[in-house]
Parts: sequence; C-alpha cells; structure tokens
Amino acid sequence: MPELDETDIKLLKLLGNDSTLTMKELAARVNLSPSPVFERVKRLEGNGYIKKYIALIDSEKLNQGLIIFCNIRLKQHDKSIGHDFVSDVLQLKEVTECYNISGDYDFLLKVYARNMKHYQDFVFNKLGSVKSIGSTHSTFVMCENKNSYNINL
Amino acid sequence: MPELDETDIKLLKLLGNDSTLTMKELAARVNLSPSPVFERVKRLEGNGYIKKYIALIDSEKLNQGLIIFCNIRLKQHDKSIGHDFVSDVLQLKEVTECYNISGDYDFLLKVYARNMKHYQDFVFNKLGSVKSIGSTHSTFVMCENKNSYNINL
DNA sequence: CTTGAAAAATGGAGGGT
DNA sequence: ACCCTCCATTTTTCAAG
Repeated sequence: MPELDETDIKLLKLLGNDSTLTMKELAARVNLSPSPVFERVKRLEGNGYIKKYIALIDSEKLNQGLIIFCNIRLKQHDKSIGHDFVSDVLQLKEVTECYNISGDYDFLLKVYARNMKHYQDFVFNKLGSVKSIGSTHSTFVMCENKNSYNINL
Repeated sequence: MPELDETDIKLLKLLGNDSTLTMKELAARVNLSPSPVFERVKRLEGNGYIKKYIALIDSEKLNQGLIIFCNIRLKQHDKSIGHDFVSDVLQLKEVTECYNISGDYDFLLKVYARNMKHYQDFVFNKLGSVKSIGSTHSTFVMCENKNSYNINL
C-alpha cells in the first residue's frame, strides 16, 4: 500500500469536491504539469483511494424532498435474520443508506420520500411486509445544513 | 421548470452512478446520438437537476474508518443558539453531514473518525467547546451495508 | 518529472424529420 | 421540438527522454 504525499491528498480533496476539473486545471492547482497529475490520479483510482465518480442529483427537484432517518429494531438477533433484513431492505428504492448500528436499535436507514403520505405508505406497506422487523422509530429531517458526501481532508 | 422525460431520468440515473460515462456511451444507452445527449445533460446541469460532479473517496483507506451518528440536544431553542451551533459545528472537519431533526434531539451529525480515541477527543475537546450544546448521544456504525449517495430513480 | 504527439471526447454549426 | 452528421477544438492518454 503506497503512501500518499501532500499532492495526492490535495488531488483527492479537489476531485472530492469537483470531479469535472481537467488534468490541466488540477495541474495548475498543485503546481505540476498535466502528465504527472494524470499518473497520480490513475494511481489513486487503481489503488482504490478514489472509489468512483458520480453526479449528485437534486432530490428536491425530483420530488423526493422529504428525508427520514428510520431506526429499526429486529425481532431477533441471529445472523440469518439480519442478513434477510438487509437484502429485503436494500431492494426498496426509498432507502439510499443502510447502517448496522450500536445502541437501542439495530439498523439505521436513510430514506427519501416525496411527502408524508409517501413515507406513511413506505412504513406501512413496504417496511410492514419485511418479516424480520420488530419495531421502527422515524426521525424527520427539517433542514439539511450540510452534506459533503466525502470525508474532509 | 421544464419537465423531464424518460430519457432525462435515465441520464440522471446513469450519471448518478457513474459520471465518467462519455456522451457517446450515454448516447448508446439511451439510443440517441451524442449531440442531443450533450444538450440534455447541459440542460440538466443548467436547471440544477445535476448539482455537481464529485469523486467518492474511500474513507477507510484514509484512516477515517469509524463512522458515528451523533445526536445533539441544544441548551435552548431560540434561533440564534441554533444558528451559532450550526456555524460552529460545520467548522469541524470530522463532521460531514448535519441535519436539523425532529424528536428528542435537535441535530444529527455524521462524523468520521480515525478510531475511538480520535472520536473521544472529538466529543470532549471539539464538541465540548461548542457552548450551545446541551447533551449528546452517539450511535456507532458497525457496518455500512449501503450508501448510494443519490436518490434511487 | 518534462515534452510532445496520437487518440478520444467535447461542444457547436448547419440541416433534416 | 427534437434529432442527426460533421468538424474544429480541447482534453486525455501515453510514449520517450
């Protein structure tokens, strides 16, 4: 596992905020020419430091403006129930994130819904038919103050 | 606000998963030639459906493998205290997301730390010096089962 | 790392249905 | 409105030094 120097970190930071920067633009910001920057970026991709490049879609513009953190407690805690839950819940298009967590609940889901009615339908009809779920607790997002999508380097 | 057709949605979906796709590759997937695809993508960018393009960085490879959801209750609930809290907490590099939420707590933070010791330091020394905070409750992520970063179209 | 050049993609012009 | 083909420009990509 090769070490990263200052320049690599800076490149990750730049691309983590804006991946449309060209090699030329990146080069200018790290005081190099495009070629070594190209090689560094390819190395960062190849070694998995950069996982992928994506476009961020505006969820509000697509009528998915309601964000809910949904805490879930399983009925039982054996491995197979947990596995069933994860595979069931990842099928649901409203669920964009799923974490196995410590504490009172077993899982935390981030859910996007059009509105309250849609979320109600999600809880009763979709989560309601996932057998492994014991109970749920929903926390509604009133305002997203920040989401940087990446660690802050 | 112009409506989106099937093709636009498909383009958003494709770019939301992989923004390295070229106009040519996108064109092939939606059965068009590169030019109209180019125009559509520029329109989606211009109208804000696509907010930005970013590289996703592997947090584990950068020694930020511990994810914590930190619930925070403010001391008081006036607007200025809330504003102070947000501006203070967004300065902290460990905090990548911040939500104003309903329920027992006022805010939910997503925090990345190197390890438990680092998180302990974050809670005691960094959050500890934010005056507006009343109490906190940390939920530790044991496994990230899914994070799609975008709504599922 | 630099230079430099081939291959590929972008971004428009102009025209067709 | 929407699409196409063609082409100049820019960028990417990869030699060789």
